[in-house]
Amino acid sequence: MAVTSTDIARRLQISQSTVSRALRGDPRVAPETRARVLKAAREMNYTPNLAARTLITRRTGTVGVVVNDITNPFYPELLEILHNEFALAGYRTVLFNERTDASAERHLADLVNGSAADGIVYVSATLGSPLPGRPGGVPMVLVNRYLDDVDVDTVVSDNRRGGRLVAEALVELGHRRIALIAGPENTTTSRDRERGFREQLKAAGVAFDESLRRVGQFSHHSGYQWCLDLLASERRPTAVFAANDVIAFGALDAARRVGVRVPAELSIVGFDDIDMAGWEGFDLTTVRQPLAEMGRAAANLLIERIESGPEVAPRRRVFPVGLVRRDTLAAASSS
Amino acid sequence: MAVTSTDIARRLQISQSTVSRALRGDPRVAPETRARVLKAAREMNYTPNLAARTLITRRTGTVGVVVNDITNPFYPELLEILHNEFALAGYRTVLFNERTDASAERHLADLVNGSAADGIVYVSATLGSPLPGRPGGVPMVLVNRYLDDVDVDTVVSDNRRGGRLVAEALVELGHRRIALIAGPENTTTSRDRERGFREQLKAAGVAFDESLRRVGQFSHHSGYQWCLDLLASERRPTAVFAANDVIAFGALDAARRVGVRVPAELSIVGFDDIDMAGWEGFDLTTVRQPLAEMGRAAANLLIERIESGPEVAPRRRVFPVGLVRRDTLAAASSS
DNA sequence: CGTGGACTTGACTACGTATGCATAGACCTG
DNA sequence: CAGGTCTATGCATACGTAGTCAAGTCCACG
Repeated sequence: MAVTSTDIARRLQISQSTVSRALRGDPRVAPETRARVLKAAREMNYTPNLAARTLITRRTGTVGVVVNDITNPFYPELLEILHNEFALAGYRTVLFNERTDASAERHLADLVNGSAADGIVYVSATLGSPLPGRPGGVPMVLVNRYLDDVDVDTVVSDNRRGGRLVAEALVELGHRRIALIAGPENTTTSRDRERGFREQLKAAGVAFDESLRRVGQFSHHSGYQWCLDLLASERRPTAVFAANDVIAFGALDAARRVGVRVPAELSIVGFDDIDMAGWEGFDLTTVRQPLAEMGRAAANLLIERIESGPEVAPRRRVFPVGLVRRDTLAAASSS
Repeated sequence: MAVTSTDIARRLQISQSTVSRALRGDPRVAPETRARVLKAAREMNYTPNLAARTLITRRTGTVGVVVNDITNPFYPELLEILHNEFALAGYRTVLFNERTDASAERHLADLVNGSAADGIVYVSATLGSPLPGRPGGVPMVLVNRYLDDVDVDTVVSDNRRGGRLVAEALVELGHRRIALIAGPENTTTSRDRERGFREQLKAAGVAFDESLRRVGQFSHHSGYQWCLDLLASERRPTAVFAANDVIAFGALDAARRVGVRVPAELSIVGFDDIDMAGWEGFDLTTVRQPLAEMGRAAANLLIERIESGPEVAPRRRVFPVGLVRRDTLAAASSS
């Protein structure tokens, strides 16, 4: 059915080796022969068999990208960048969605060991989640989150500093009762954002009211429910720091629902600065991380790791963040 | 480096054939031998080499999914369903993003011919876009959109009827000046939605004002800009039908921007009913298509096609749609 | 005690590509 | 013209798995 290099060889009355060399651009083949091979390959609509090539070269030209929940809009944005960057370098991208893939770790290990992928970008590593293989065993880079106990290439933004920026801005505007809607406790993103946030509050001499802390998923639903809850409480906060933008959207919607004006009565600050944060309907004040640069860095780190092997010591790159002031941030109401 | 079936055979002093048979569950191997093999495989952390397996079985266990623009939230929702369904059937999913992949068609053909994928789900086929290979050549199913001139398995919703439902609802509420913000002309989705919309307007005796028609991308930006434009025009519409939800969000944001109240002064109707349409901040009236069912159908169609080959005649499955009435739809203002 | 069948197992090969090694011819140099 | 170098090509093999065919063992039955 499919055309092989042997078919071309047979037609041109030459050996398969020569065909292979001609197609791969080996200089040890006569220019005229190369031309004939290329011509025949085009005419016969030849496509190299990737499985056979992989088997012998031990390279697949594919990388796996693991995300936590592809319907969370943060991931498609990052995925597109990664995907693009890898495509430029000649790698295909296989997607893994942890939420739907049963035992993703097992699958990932199989992929790399079974030579279906050359390396893995783990976007949503969770503290305590078993990683595929021992560190250093398979080329891997963590993006967005890191792991305390695993020494592996990592690309993150300065979440802690982001948290500080938020606290600083809120305190400066007179906020004292500030709620926090965190993400899952086992994510370094939420953990570090909260840590920085608390540090800066403390530095500013503002006590954090633990009764205003909520923990949930990185989802609209979580932000929505917890914000409704917070707004119904006795000591209603004047501001909410959401651990990411999607939570913030939920919080914003909750405020709308119960008629609390934003930012007049309630300030809301998110984290990530995904595209939607700039939409008129949200106009969310948030912490921006340089996603494109991070994606590029991750891709390059992984490619380098694939090509150089485990000799190079794992590196951790931390990218700067900045507060993007939009319309959900204002001075504390004097209630 | 990696453990092979031959390594296991060597250790157990048996042949590689027997190891292969034991691992694959061939009944012609003694129970005791099978147990020994499985035990050794586990201990040695054996993972079958997929490239080698693919080479001989001519099955890859992978399908490619092509989407137009992964950052458009419609696609992740569908992708998750497809991904999940294929995972259940034992297939991995490779993602293609047309916007970033240079010459996706070429890549796709290479994938299937080069045995890197068993089949393809083409989510965002565009009229006139060259498909990989001649139809019937590679297992393929189109989802969401179809092609006039290509006979291939297809899963779509009843877009035409959806358009009719929108026109019907708007006319019934007294709207006469209804704008249309369409998607790209070369998409059957936008085309059929518009067609149904026009048909029903005509049937209701309402003339469609061609000056209220706009065409753009399926993006927030397009909806935003065109809606600003429409609202600034002399004969401002009392309602807008957006070809999909993301356009509708843009339109909604534009109305907010210029202080036009929705739905009091302007009704907005979208299409797709993506998750976000139900968020408080949008609360969008829209046409729902049964995405989960469609995804499942597409996956099953493709799997069947992969396993049965081109003998089966291509089928087209059309799923029913329904109008979801939320808060952006109201009676026409008497301005 | 011989024969046939059921049951296990092993040797071997194919899949399509890449590449080390060998070879044949051309060309060059003294 | 002999010996060497260089160039272009072919031969053979490896990659790891699956499956074909043959063969060996064992037992039961006549």
